[in-house]
Amino acid sequence: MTLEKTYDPRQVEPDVYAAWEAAGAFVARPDGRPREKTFCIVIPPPNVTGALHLGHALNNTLQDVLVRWHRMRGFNTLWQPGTDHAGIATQAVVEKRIREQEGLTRHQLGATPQEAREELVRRIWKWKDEYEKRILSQLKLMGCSCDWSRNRFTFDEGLSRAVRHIFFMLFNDGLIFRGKRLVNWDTQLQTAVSDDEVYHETVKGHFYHIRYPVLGEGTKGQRDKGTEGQRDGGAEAIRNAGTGPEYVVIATTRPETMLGDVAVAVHPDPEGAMARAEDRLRAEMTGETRASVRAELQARLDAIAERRRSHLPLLLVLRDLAKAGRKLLLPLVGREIPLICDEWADPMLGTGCVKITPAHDPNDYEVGLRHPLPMINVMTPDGKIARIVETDGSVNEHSGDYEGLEFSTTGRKKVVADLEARGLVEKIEDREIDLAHSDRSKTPIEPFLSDQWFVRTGEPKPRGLSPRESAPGATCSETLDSSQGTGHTHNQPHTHNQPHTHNQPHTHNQPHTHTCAIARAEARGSGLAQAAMDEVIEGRIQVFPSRYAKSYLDWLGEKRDWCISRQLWWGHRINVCEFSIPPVLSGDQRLETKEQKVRERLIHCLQSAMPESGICVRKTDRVNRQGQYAWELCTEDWRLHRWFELAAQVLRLRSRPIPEQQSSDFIAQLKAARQAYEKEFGEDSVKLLEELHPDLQLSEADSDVLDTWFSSALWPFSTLGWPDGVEEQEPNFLSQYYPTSVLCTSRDIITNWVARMVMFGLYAMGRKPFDHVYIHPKILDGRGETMSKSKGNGVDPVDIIHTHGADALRYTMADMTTETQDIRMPVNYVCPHCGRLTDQAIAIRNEEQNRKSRGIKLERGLQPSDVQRVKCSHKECGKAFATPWADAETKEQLGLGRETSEKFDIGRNFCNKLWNAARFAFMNLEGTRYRRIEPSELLPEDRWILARLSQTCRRVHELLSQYQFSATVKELRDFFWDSLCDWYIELTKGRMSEPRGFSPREGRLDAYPSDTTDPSLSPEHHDRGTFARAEARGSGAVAQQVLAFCLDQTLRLFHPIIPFITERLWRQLNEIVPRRGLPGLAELPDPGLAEHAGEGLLATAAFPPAEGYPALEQAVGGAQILDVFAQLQNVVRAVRDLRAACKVSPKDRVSAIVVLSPDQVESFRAQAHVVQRMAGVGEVTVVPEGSAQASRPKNAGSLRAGALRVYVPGITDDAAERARATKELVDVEKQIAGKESRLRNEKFVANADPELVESERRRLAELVAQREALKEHLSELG
RNA sequence: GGGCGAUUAGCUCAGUCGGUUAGAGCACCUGCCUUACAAGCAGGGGGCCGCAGGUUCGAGUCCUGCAUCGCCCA
Repeated sequence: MTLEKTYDPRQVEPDVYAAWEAAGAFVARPDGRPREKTFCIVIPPPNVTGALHLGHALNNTLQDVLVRWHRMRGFNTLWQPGTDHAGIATQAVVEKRIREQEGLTRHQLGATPQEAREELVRRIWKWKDEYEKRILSQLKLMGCSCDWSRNRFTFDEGLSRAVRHIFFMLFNDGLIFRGKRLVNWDTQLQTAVSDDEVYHETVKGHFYHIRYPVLGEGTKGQRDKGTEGQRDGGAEAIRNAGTGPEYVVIATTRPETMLGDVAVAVHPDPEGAMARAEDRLRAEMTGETRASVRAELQARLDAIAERRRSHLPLLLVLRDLAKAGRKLLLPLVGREIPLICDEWADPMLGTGCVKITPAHDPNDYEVGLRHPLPMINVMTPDGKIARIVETDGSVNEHSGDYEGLEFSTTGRKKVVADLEARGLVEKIEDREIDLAHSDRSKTPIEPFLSDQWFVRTGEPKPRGLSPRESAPGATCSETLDSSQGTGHTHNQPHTHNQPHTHNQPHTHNQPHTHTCAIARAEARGSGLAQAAMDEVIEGRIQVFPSRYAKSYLDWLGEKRDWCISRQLWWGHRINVCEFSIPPVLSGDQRLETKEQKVRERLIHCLQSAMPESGICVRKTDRVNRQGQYAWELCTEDWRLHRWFELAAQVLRLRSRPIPEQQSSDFIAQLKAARQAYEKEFGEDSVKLLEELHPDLQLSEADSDVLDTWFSSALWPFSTLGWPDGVEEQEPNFLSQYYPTSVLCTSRDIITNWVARMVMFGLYAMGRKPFDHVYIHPKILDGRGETMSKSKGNGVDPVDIIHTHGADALRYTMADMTTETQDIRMPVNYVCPHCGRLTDQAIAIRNEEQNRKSRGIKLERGLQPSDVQRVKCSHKECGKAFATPWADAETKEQLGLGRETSEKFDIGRNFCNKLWNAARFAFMNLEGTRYRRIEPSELLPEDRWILARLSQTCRRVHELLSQYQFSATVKELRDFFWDSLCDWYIELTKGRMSEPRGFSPREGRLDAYPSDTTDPSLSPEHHDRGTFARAEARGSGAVAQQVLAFCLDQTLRLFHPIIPFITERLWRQLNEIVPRRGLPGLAELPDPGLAEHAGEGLLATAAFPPAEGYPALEQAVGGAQILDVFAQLQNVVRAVRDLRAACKVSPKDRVSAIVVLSPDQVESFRAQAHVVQRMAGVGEVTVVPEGSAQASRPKNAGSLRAGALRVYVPGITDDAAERARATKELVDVEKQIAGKESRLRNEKFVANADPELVESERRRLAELVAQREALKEHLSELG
């Protein structure tokens, strides 16, 4: 089997991957191996929105390097794969496609809302199947060694069960609550989106100055609703205002939100605020020397002074009015609102007064909480003006004028027009506005007050609710938060833990034990967030690079409650329903008792229907029209909503008036409802249902789903089988692999994901989810922008695999992964006409200029996806072609220019080098023996390469342990390319081919038994001044054995980075040299003996040891041989330099005279063949200094390498030699000057490390000698 | 506004404890189809280490300020 001259990954990769899979090389099995010998990574699940790009390629390459490395080290290794359902992102993509292709909204997908929802979800599943397949295939093409038999999806049944289970636990522990919050609302998708799904853009807008009339004293509570006078500003009110201002002018960029205003704020101490601002500026001024900065500071001071004159008097008056409790009349809606003092009103901005709209602005929301103010929502979920409900529950009668108008467009127009008509608009200025947009729908975000679910992270769970203490069976906790409204204030709920009296079977006893972490946090009076912080602070979780720990801690330190609800259809449905206790009981003396009785019956009935499930019930602070409190009911059973639906039907029928109940129609209906119920929930349960109070109101409270991060926060244990897996006999997947070893991810999800995994890991498992967090760089395009699908600058790794191969992709990725930098990856288009590359960044810049010159205005720069056609940048070609973002027609017409990057040439070139080095080795290794080699048989180059190898093994372990991927690659490359190829293999060529023209395949070894011990054959025996024949008998065999060993080790060391090519070459090496190693010095397991499953595969072979080969190193003279060889290399380089400078043809042999101290003469003779072979020298004469031969012959070039002097006779190009030597002299003199000045410095001599001073002196002496020699040489050259 | 990071050769980036003449790959120049590899080999040119101060015998490295760029959080 011969190898092709050029490595072709496409011929190799599919077979190799198939072999790994066939051997089950990646399959993990718990075997009880201890933690120190277990390694597990859970993949950060790629979302199924789209295919992977190079960012994922990097992420997964690095994981695979770690995984393969540990697998080869004999760890029980699991790389757990899977994908993420990515709620909003995936739903948005699928909805968009349906809109584009069918012109339908999601609501139009079915006759009923339920059907529409089911249809959308069905279509998203289809999309998921398609993209999951694509993603998994991408990962396999990259060579990822995941255990595919364990592939999971955050929305599959097992993981959904984990989600319901932890939700129930949290709910039961009082850590989940519902409340009104201001959220980022996407009016198109009609859902809340999280902060990280929002981006900001500056747009042109206006600053509207609006007058709000001041009401007179004593008008409090005398609102005369709806008179024209008040709507117009209240002439009467103004008269009543007496001496004060008639209006307060506020400035706003969003006038339509005024409908929801509940106050106007003025700063409590405007004068003080101004004075403080002045003080700050003056402080900056002192010490500032630059005139331009001083001028700017002065200008700002002047502005404040001006503002003092223009605004301060009025602000002081308003402040006093506010303190006196005066009110304003909100125009258009006629609401009376207070003037309040709050520091949010910046006296330096606008008019100094600010309208407060808590339901539609985050800052105002805070003000609203501080004072506290009512919150009036004036927007519908689809972004229209709502019917306005005042705080007393009445509908505002003027709101009809605006209801149904688009909130920020037509609504704004009408509001402004109406205000203008009433003379209440003072002025309108142009202004740039920072506007938040939804990343998912690209539409502006509206702050929106709505009911949401939260996980409490900042407080300990209520005392007495720990699962440890709760009785088995259903628990029933009443949680009644007496604080008004929002739940934001975190008033500790008054909680009673009342273990339910029914002793029901409960198959899922809480499997988790809340061990140390949560307990510690509780003891400190903190909560989930604090526990997660402590893991990092106290070093139980290590972050690499360590600086990223800060963003983790900073974010968790805010301990914000986590909003987990999303108003979507694609996600884990929140398993909570609501009911209220029948009104017949209200007012009853024994209300409490009866409430409890109804509740108990309900729970009993539910438990009969869902015997496998825990049930938790609690009272909320929400009251319905009849004055009943709503109760929330949470189970682990996914059929909860269905139960409510069916049970409610039965109850509804039974609560009908008696005459109706006697009709046959009614009886049939009731029978049908009962049957439907019984079919799903059983006979026993239907009997219990009969006993329920007929007026119990069951409502399906919530159609919300959970935030995707809620399920991905469980990933490290839900994928390992939690919660059911804990009950399996140990060792099981959870016991073997949790906590996992390292999480590899990019820094942008440290907060969203990493922090939440730690919180949930601690909560559910009682232990951290991973030991290490490794944060890798991000891939940026040629313009420094993050790669993303939406920008169109993401490159498909499969494209790179197609052009360069998977190993080239991986090698390059690992090579680029340094500790601190993001990776800049200039992207090119491949011209379909000439095959040359065009830089994407330049093409886009050209297109921008092109559009500008055509008078097209660009608000922002173009993105790659904005560009459909590009011209080849090579003049000879210059033809236009289509980009991957062009439509099909353009692609057809112009030809498609695929994306790639020249960066990957590095990896491709490397693989080709490795391929060819192995090819060369295979041609020379046939018949290699496995025998004990005496150290005396080893030539200097053998010793050197073996010492280098051992050193490399050690360094690779050190570097990989620290996640130093780039340094690892560099270390390995240096060993393989610079040492093994450029020196060792070059040097062995002679030994392999000689002696006497035997071809390697013709049994040379039989002719020259390699186990000879004849001392005359060892190189040391040669004492001739010239060393023309280093290749003694047996030397070739030694070289073979050493080379085979080095190749073996190289392949093992490189395998985690470039698995395909190394696996392929390994197979060949096993055929040609089945037994490798240096007996007694470096033993290797016989590859014929299976080390693992996957017999004979490199993927499961042993990785070279972390400590290298100490015995071998000692035998070859370790550090010393490295020094000796380095000197030798300097001699060779010097001669090569001289040959090149003097234009000596490569074919011409020259001779060399090496002059050195007498004690080194002998040892150098044993190395002289290195100079011969590597510098193209025919004859080397080694002479001691001071001997007759030590003077320079005529026409000889003169060189120095350390303490050695080398003469190369026969250099005839005097001019070239003079130029070369002069340059060398200048260089030497520069160094001498530096050393001399340093050594003249007494402080240096006194303070610096004595060893350093000594080495500087030694080096100076050498340099001076070199200078003298060069001067002499130059003077002789004339 | 707060935090983190970056700025080193034409390009992309290393540079760990402050210590020899600041390195690598790509690109460039010169010479080589040398018994594996031209995707290669040998040699070479190319640096105000962003700017300004400071600490130190000595600063790319430590400190302060500034400028520019990126990211995260508000």
